[in-house]
Amino acid sequence: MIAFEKFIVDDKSPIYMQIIRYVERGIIAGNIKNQDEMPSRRVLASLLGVNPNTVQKAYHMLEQDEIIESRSGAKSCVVIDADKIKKIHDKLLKNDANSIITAMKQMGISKTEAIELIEKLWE
Amino acid sequence: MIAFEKFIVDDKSPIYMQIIRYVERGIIAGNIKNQDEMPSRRVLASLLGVNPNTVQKAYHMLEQDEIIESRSGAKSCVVIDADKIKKIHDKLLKNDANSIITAMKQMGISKTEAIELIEKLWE
Amino acid sequence: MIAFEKFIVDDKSPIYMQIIRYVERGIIAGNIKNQDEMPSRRVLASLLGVNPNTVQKAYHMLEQDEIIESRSGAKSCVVIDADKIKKIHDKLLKNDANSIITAMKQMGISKTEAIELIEKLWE
Amino acid sequence: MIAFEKFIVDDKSPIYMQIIRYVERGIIAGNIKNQDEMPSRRVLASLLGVNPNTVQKAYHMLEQDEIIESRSGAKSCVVIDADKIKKIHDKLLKNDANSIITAMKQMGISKTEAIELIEKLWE
DNA sequence: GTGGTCTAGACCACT
DNA sequence: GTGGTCTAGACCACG
Repeated sequence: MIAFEKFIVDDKSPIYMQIIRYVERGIIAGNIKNQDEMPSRRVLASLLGVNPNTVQKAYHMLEQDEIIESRSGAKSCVVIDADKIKKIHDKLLKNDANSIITAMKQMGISKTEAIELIEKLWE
Repeated sequence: MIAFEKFIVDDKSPIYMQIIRYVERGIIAGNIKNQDEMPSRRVLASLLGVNPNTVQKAYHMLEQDEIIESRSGAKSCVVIDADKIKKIHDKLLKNDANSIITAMKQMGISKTEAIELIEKLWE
Repeated sequence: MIAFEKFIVDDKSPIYMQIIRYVERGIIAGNIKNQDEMPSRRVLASLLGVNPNTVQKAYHMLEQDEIIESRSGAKSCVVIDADKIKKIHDKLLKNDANSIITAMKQMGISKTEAIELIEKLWE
Repeated sequence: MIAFEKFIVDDKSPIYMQIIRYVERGIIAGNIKNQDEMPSRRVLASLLGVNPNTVQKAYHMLEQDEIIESRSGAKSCVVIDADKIKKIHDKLLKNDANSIITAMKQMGISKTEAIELIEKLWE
């Protein structure tokens, strides 16, 4: 079973999107692999402290993106290949890096300061 | 008059919150100073391509946070001191840096790789 | 053994309720009589092409309504008297007739047209 | 504005489907015409005593069936032509008549008895 | 005011 | 237990 922890740091976007991103990031990190079983709606919902329906929405969209497969009565299952992983990788990295860089620029922070800040807070 | 540009970097959160963050970031950057005049609701709305009501909501919340003050007519004015700036600074930087760091960690990227990535994408 | 056929005419309501109604209608028609043996859950489930749990739920509610009784083993038995039959009769007929009448009225069909329609479609 | 009354007689099917059928029946009856304005989500919801979201779901499906058109900020509007009306007419009549006839048959009621019943209850 | 979306809780059918 | 659906309430953006 996939380990879900260190979750929900971004309280701005809808929860179901955060779940989607979390799964996508886990795939990139290699923690979530092809044929892995996803935790059930209820399990993940109680783990994250949200409603099962919210998890269901995330799973449903992951299914539409052909990242997982759901069957009634059975666990949801990860279905990915190298090609999909690469696409997810590119999408996430582009989004994440760009948004932080734009934020930093808007705050008038230089590249050097940004890097220092990240080094300091990485811990 | 404050310059509003390079807006809408974050399409996830409510627009009125993005406007609030934009103002807060401008304050940290030093582009927005005490006693500066905010653009009118109509002007900013057309500049950002959103509904005046949405700008109104952002201004209203900025008022409640005592960052701007509505004066006679439609003009609003920035009212901040060093203490408020510091608070905003800490809040924003902490949020932004933490969210990027968490994202990177979730993707299994090391600190060194993260810094390299930011250097490369900073342009 | 009670004959179960021509089932699933109403795909809107929960299946277990359709089973209940089916039994109730059979009672009114006189096809299901006091002390008749109900088919076992497994048998009826496979006959209707539904899950045994669904049949189980219908039987359970029929028990609570005191229309059937579970005896030793898996067999259930119909337990009704004239009074219960009358109650069921009134409930069902009122519901069914009213719903068709209301539907017809909403469609602006006159009583005469409605009767003609039923005669034509009765086959 | 379309008049909504004598509603919800069929408590078996989902509410949003009942609303859809109600609108479709009104179209057949000629009470709802092309270019008519639908009541707003909130108005109809409070009229029917249901949640605005339930009405929204019905409207959304009516939109997908190209029976109404919705635009954000504006009222929803009926968009039908003779061809659509005929299709709806055939669908509804077939469903309604068949379901009542099947129910009657299951209850062992003859055609004559069924017609008598309808005549008696029509009032 | 309008419609659109997100979150939530309860229920259903199925393994 | 599993996933799927319906109903509900609050919030958002728009006119």
